[in-house]
Amino acid sequence: MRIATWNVNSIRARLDRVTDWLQRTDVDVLAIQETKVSDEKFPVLPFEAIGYEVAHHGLSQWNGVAIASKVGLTEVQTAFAGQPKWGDPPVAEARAIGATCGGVRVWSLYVPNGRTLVDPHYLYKLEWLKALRDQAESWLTEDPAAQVALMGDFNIAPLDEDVWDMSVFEQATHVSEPERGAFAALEEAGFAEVTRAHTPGAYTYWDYKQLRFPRNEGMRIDFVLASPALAARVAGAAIDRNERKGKGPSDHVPVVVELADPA
DNA sequence: ATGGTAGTGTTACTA
Repeated sequence: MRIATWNVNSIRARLDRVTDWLQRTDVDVLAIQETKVSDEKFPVLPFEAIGYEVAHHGLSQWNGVAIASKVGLTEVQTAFAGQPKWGDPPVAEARAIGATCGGVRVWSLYVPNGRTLVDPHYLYKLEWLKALRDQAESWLTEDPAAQVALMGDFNIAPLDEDVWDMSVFEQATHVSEPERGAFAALEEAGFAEVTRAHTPGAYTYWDYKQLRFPRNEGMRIDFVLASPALAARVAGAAIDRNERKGKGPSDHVPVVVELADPA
């Protein structure tokens, strides 16, 4: 089985690219972020036409997360328990959706950006990650053998090598100690990042501006964190850099994980 | 030349 995550930066703008990619790669489960659409406008039919069920959670033109699966899609959950709220009135933004697909509990996650180190969004981001950690830890406490994949755009570059030039990121988000600590806390809760070891030196995101992609000035901010039972099945991973090329790409590319059959 | 792109209840905000 193959699972993947992709921040598409608008599913309507990227529909043909995403469905073409699914057909070409035959990925079984795709966690999608930044669909930028409300539920009623999500293009369900094009996914069904190529054999995928879809669960989507979108409240407005912002955020939006989905899971497309051709190996089953049950127990759909929008937001995780304790997910921090934002705005006035406060709501749990459309940044998390979970579903069980082919025996794996898949979460499509779009972690808040943070904006700047002094923005209220930065504290919201840290609270959001802490709440995710606490919840994810409880899933493993309930069932240590659970197969859980936390996949998505974490908006964190955990290592210096995950950005092209650390001097550009002085006093910037994505690389700060508290953000990296929040990411490490997820790993300490029992979730192993399973893509890095198979994709050394790769980026998953390049800004649209300033010729970042042609210059390969990118960031690794999209990850797959696997529970112990799932991590034991990981047979490989890939980052599909080609999807940043051509006409109308997202600024992120797909991250794919190959899973061996369960023991 | 002090910006630079791309997406979205259009046009101000988000990344």
